[in-house]
Amino acid sequence: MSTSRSETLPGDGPTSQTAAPGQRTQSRLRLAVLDRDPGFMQVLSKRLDALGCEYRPLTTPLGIDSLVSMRLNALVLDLAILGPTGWGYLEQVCARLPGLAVVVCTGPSSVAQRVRGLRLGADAWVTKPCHPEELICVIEAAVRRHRRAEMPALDAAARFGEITIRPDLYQAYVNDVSLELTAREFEILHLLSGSDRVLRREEIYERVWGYAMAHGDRSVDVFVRKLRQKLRAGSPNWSYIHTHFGVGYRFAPDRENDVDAELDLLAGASAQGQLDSALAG
Amino acid sequence: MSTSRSETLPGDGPTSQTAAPGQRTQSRLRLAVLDRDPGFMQVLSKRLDALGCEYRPLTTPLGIDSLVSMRLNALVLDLAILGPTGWGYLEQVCARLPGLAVVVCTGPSSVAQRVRGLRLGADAWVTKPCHPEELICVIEAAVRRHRRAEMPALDAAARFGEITIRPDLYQAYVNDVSLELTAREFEILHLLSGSDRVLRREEIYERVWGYAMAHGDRSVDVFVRKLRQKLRAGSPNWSYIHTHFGVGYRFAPDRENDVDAELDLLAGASAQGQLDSALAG
DNA sequence: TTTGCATGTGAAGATCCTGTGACCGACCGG
DNA sequence: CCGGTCGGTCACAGGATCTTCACATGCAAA
Repeated sequence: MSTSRSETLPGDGPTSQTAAPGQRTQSRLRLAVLDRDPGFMQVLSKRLDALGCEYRPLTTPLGIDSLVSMRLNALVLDLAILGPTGWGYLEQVCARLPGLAVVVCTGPSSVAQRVRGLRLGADAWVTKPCHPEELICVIEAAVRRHRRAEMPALDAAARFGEITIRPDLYQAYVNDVSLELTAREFEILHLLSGSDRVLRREEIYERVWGYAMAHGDRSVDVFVRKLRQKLRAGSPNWSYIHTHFGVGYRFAPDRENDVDAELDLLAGASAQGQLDSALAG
Repeated sequence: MSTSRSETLPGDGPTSQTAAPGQRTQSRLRLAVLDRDPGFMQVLSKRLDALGCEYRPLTTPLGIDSLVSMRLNALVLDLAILGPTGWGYLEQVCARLPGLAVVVCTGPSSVAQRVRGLRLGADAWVTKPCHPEELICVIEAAVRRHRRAEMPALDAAARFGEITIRPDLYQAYVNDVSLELTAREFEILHLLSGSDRVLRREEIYERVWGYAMAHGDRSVDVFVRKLRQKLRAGSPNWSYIHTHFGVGYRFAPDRENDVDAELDLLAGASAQGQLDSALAG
């Protein structure tokens, strides 16, 4: 434990302690339910629909390969309908699909049975009758765990105008050339580019720094300036970050009919004097 | 833990023992139990001892930082002894230690309470009184989900630049010559090489060590240094691990346009003077 | 137009991050 | 008991980055 650091910054964190931009978008749950209780299925499906889950009711156990091809996040099954072969099935499913959350939801059972099921690889055991909401929470908890164990595949790359934002590399590019943004610069650009509305300075500061902005802090302004500088260097005749006076900043890639381009065009000509006067006026 | 595995999966034993991709280094479970029921604690501790777990009984909630420094795999807590503040505590713990398996083990509760607990990030909810064996299985299931991570294609050797990574042998080679990586070094290299994005130190630490990284821990840096040293020794003119300032590390085999190579190429030519001047300028 | 703020800009110091070598304890085989 | 290896910590140095400040510029209301 580094004494100096913990002493100086009790609540503060390094750059990205809270700013982790990953796992924000939780894709929809894909699950299959293997059960034969019509009432149970009906109540459950109603809740799942309300949550926007993609679920598939099953009444007979599918082969492992079929399960694989379904790309499920979770499987809920009632061991009772499988009989004695249920244990083997459970074991195979858990062994072959380690990324799948398996929840056993079945009637009254003994401790030994529950222990056996969990040891075979089930992630949770819920005893029927149960409240559908609770079952769903258990499923979500299991899926959450599995997701966390996976490589959080960060957001896909996005293009805006001439620049490409790569969250996986913490960097922005123009024609595969890095803009050499620092971590904080990238975070601000990423944040701005992810929202098309005006963001107030306080919002930006809080989301990037992780705590409230002190009154009069100009850090956001300074970083926006650095960002604009690098963006302009890599992608002239475009403006990406727009100031809204008295409010904040907004990201929007705009092609500019800018003077610079014409300057470049006319640079070789003998129009320097005209240009100078144009700039002065 | 090892007991259960050998019992349940006769054919799976060798796989999970030898091929474990990282984080199997620590076979023993490290957990803390926050409870005040002497009988419960006694029975549980007996079972945990028998399993060879390192467990720490607690009667008062520890600060988050203390929990981090304990390097736990799992936390069992009775929400009842925390009173109304328990929810906030649970939420904070789950938020700050995403890699920690959290099991709530408490007395009778309502569906709403259980739903709330699970939604706040708990991995499982066990109602007391409960059989210690079942509780332990639930804990193991939660921890297993976190540990049993990725890499289905364990045994697939992979080449990156000049090096070959052999997960089956827990070693990396250059032209069939071992780099003599230690276990930890290999785990980090394997993890990095399996992802082409930037990995933050916290991610690396959590995946390799299996628990949350304490604030200011430099272990990852030190191992990366050792890795680079050995990689450089075996494969000069290549760089594999790139630093992303303020973020973390990224694996990408890059041939370096280093001066030595060009010197070798141009050695016979009469271009030495040009090179020298180029280097000077 | 003038005035009062809000924002852009540049630079300098403070601060933080990372590379590095040295060191220490645990573990293991002899 | 001893030497070796390995994992992990610490302190230092150099460099990269961040913050702050002073000043210039621009906007909007009076």
